[in-house]
Order: sequence, then structure tokens, then C-alpha cells
Amino acid sequence: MARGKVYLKKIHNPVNRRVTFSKRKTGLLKKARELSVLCEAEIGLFIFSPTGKLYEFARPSMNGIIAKYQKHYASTRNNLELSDHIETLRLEVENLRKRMTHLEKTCKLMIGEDLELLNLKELQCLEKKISLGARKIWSRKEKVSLEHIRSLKMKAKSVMVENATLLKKIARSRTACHLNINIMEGVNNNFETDAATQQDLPQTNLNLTLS
Amino acid sequence: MARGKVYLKKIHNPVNRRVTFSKRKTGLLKKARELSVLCEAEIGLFIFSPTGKLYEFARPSMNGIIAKYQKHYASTRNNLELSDHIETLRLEVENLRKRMTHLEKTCKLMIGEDLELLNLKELQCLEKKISLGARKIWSRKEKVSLEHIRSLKMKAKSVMVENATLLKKIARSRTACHLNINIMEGVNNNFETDAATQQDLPQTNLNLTLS
DNA sequence: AACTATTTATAAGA
DNA sequence: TTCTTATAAATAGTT
Repeated sequence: MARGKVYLKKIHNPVNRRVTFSKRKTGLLKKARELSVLCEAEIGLFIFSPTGKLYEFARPSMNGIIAKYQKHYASTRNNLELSDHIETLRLEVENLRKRMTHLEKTCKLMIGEDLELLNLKELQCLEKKISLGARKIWSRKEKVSLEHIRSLKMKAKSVMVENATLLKKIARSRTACHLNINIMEGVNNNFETDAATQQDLPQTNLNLTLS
Repeated sequence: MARGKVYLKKIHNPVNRRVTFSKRKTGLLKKARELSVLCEAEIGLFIFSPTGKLYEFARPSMNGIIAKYQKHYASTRNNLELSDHIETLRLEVENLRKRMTHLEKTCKLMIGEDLELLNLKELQCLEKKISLGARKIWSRKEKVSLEHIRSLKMKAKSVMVENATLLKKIARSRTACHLNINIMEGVNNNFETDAATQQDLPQTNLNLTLS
């Protein structure tokens, strides 16, 4: 723009180019500032010199401008992905919350809370469902309970058998080793208690897993 | 720059301001392009008009420029915030999922499914809880049911009273208008059916809301 | 960095 | 918005 027209292509002379860059960079920044002040526009401008140096002008702030720009296009691949990710997660949370609320309501109803929310028909339906469940639970509990009792009985029986064996052994050793007869009588008494009482003796050397 | 010096402050006349914005915006974009071409500089420029419209120039690309800019200042607050947000949401989802799974398991157990996962103690506890719930549900249902029946009875009663009134009226009009006695006998028979049967007659002119 | 001839941008008016 | 034009501003080439 002076002493010779400028054509729109790279300036080949490196010296000229650097000088022009410096001059025009100044001018551009000035014009950006002027526009922002004169017209209250929000402007962001960055200029990287060919050597990588950064010059910038921003009004009111570069971060504000970039944020605004990115909102405009929901842009920067990175941010786009992040935003997408956030949206997906947000939907998932919403969905889960809904299901949670529903499940919580169902659970509460099943333990007999908030029943005043139901009408007769719904109550009848709920009762049907819950009594079916209760029946299943009861029969399962009975079954497990019976199995448990049976296994306890079997264990008790095996303890008795073992005790009998031990008794015999002791009787034999008594003769062999001339042990005092009084000690043997103590063992004998314990063994004569009945099976029902034996169930209350978990502290034997056998692990009865009564928990 | 012409026909009058410009002072660096907001142009107050809105029309002038908009015109100036338009012109200078064009000029600024042009100069940015020129600088980028002449000197091979990387330039990013955005201009938001006071009305929020965006005009931009970028070379080689806005995303590239912004990325470069952000690298210059090491990652923006914006990105950090997004990542934080994602982390929060992710935790929330995880938490909700856990609670969901637990609730679902509880619900299934309560309707008598997957009982084989429980030991005797847990079964006993579940049975206790569920039978308490079942009792509550049963008693609530009974209560609502009884109320329902009572209200039906009351309505039936009021229908009977109304019918009696109507009958009297008709008897009176029979005398007055010499109506045929056979029609009256029909009405009389209906009226003589007992209360239990009357409950099955919702299609009267009264709205019994039996739903 | 300063100068200055010249081009370019643009304020005001239409 | 667009065109016109007088004039301010920017700047290429020079020193």
C-alpha cells in the first residue's frame, strides 16, 4: 500500500517478509482493537510468526472468546468428543435414576410401605405376587432347614459312633495301662447324654458349621 | 480514515456503529488473510458482532490454531472442567449401577427368585421381612376391600330408597292416570330382590363407580 | 527505525 | 444494504 502495489502471494525475500510481517502484524492488532472498541464487538485474534512466536489480541478475554467460539460450533474434535461423552453419560444417569425410582417404589410396596398409593385392583395384584413369593421363600427355607437338620443329625450320629470307638479304645487301654477307673467314668457320663443335647455342643474337635 | 478522524471510543449512534462494524469487520478479515498469505503466518481471528453473529478467519484451520494456542498456555480451564464433569458423571453412573444391581437382587429375592443364593440364616431373615410385608399388604387390601363393599352397600341402599320413592310416585300416578296394573307388578318384583343381588346391578341410572 | 510516496481503508453522505 | 468519494490511515520501498 505504498510505493508499489502488493500482490496476494508469499513474499519471497525473507528480509522483506519479516519486515512486512512485523508492520502488518502491528496494524492488524491495532485494527482489531479499534473494531472491538468502536463497535463493542468480541474479538479474538492470534498470530503465530513463522518462527513460532505468538502475538494475540482478545476482548474481553481469549478463554471467553474461545469458549464462545466452541459453543458456536460445539467444536474442537476433542471437546466434541468430550461433550458427546457427557451427553451419553447424562442420559445414562437419567435413565438409571428412573429405573431406580421405579424399583425402589416396587421394593417399598413389597415390604408393605406406601400401600395407600394403590387402589383395590393393584393391591390384589400385589398381594397375589407377594404371597407367591412368600410361599416360594417359605418352601425354600423349609427345604434348606430340613437339609440342615438332617446333616446335623448325621454329624451327631458320626460323633456318637466315633465316641463309641474311642470308648472301646480307652477301655482297651485301661486294661493295658492300668489307668485310674474314675477318669473313665467321667467320659462315660458325657457319652450317655442324648442326641438332642449333643446338638448344643459345637465346641468339639469336629467342625459342625452351625452358623 | 476518511472524511473525519476517528477517535478510539464506542460509536454511540447505533446505525453508524453497525455500519462501521460491517465495514471494519470486512477490512480486518481481509488484512488477516493478507498477512497470512504474504508472510506465511498462522492466524486465527474471530469476531462476534454485538448481535452474537460469528465471523472468522483462520489459517491453516481454526482447530489447529486453537490447539496451538492452547498448547502455548497448557490446556484450557474449559477442557479441565469438561474432564472433571465426565469423571463426576462416571462415578455417579457407577454408583447408580451398584445400587440398581442390589435393588434388583432384593426384588428378585422378594418374589421368590434366585433363592438358592441364600443360606439358611438369610432365608429366615428374608421370610420374616416378606411375611411382615405380606401381612401389611393383606390387611391393607382387606381394609380397602371392606370399605369398597360398604360403599357399594350404601349405594345399593340409596338405590332401594329411591326405587321405593319412585314406586310410591308411580302408585300415585296410577290412581291419577288409570295406568295398567301389570306394568306396576313388574317394577314391584325387581324391588323385592334382596340386597346381595342388587349389588350386581350397576347399570341403573345411578353412577355407582364400580371400577 | 524513520521517512514518504502511494495504496488502501473507510466515514459520511446518498 | 450498497455505492460513492473525500480523506484518514497503513504501509512498501527507501534511507
